[in-house]
Amino acid sequence: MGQKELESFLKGFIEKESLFKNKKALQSAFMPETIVHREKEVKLLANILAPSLKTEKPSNLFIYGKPGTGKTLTTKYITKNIINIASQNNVPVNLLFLNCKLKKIADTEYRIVAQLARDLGKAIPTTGLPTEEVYKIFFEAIDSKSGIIIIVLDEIDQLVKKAGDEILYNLTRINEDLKKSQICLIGISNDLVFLDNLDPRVKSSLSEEEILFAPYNALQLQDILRERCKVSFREDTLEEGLIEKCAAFAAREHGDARRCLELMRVAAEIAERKNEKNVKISHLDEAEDKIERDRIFDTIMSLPKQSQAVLYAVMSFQNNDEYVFTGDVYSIYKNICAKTGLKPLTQRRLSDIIGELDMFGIINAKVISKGRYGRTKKISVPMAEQIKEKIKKSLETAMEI
DNA sequence: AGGTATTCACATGAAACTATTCTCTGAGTTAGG
DNA sequence: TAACTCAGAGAATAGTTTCATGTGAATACCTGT
Repeated sequence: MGQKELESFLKGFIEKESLFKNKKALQSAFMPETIVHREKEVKLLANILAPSLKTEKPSNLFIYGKPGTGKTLTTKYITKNIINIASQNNVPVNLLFLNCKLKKIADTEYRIVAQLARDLGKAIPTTGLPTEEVYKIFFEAIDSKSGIIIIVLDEIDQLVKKAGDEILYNLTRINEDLKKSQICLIGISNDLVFLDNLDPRVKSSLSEEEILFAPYNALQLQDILRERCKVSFREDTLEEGLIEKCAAFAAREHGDARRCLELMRVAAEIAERKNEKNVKISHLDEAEDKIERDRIFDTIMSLPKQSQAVLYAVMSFQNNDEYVFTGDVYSIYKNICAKTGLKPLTQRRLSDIIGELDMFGIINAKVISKGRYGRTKKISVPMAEQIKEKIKKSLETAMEI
């Protein structure tokens, strides 16, 4: 592209009418005015949390449901409203919202408590203090406040998986020692059986109330999507039946609303890039492809080097044959290691890595018996040749071959 | 022909080892009294 | 003297290796016809 051409393209880009009016409405962090199809849950939640407005401690609450069912959104919505009302009426209610999945911020006991204390305005060093000390600071911070403190722990299952349930036990017990204030705990989890693996004491106190968020069905997804699209697109940008199709796609995959919105957004982006005036159903298909491709690409690129090397080995053998066996992969893998200076792992480990790649859905690995010639895994890569080449190239640069 | 035994090439498990990350302790430092 | 920092000890954890055992069916080897 020459200088002139580029200039006119960029100028055109500014002048061009975008399909989007407000792209944010299709992003997962967006907070809509009203929450569609969660009336029952909203009401229930409001009922449970309302006592905080009278400075009475609400029951601890455990919320669970599959991803993309509006758990976080609904909770944020309610708590935000409660805080608003509370401040209007001068009722002391505090909110601490913590997503436990954020690495380096909230995935160990120390970090959680430290982060909570920081949210209350205390300065805590990242390391150096005994955990107990941090608890003490946190406790003092709380005790200096009065009224109700609502603590929301999002993706609480991740936390317990990494750091155990001791924190939860301590947090539920802390109320006994507080004089002026009370803590109300809300745990949000994607994992439906999470509660069962919990210490019974924690379990009973955390789940004084439970709310299950069921997946949306296709019709509900349509409504949600329609609502958001109204905000985010100009009129008449969507082809007839597009919303229905998009909802149907997502409903097929466990009714995940986040997916549904993403699908629509990506489809529209594709349409826009193609300079089309409407988003068409064909764009949806492309979007589904693209999302899946991106997902695979992302997982591959965030894999550890060893796994990448194994994957590369699998893919290099793929050229002529449909499938490879573990032994073949291992010998190629060792060559690759020699070339890149990577320390080769044992075949035992390689076998596990192949299993992991299979779990991720990047490759297919099936155990078969070749009779007299042993037992092994039959490995294939279910990808279009083009994409495979692209991934191979990226892996080569990533591993500096 | 039909049945049994063998054998291959890994799979799968468990325990031991290692490197890394966290947490905690005590020494040293700083600042205020 | 109390509070704060920070390096290093010790504990927890994740990633691997080592050792041991298991596995499904194509083939080799019988056995009796």
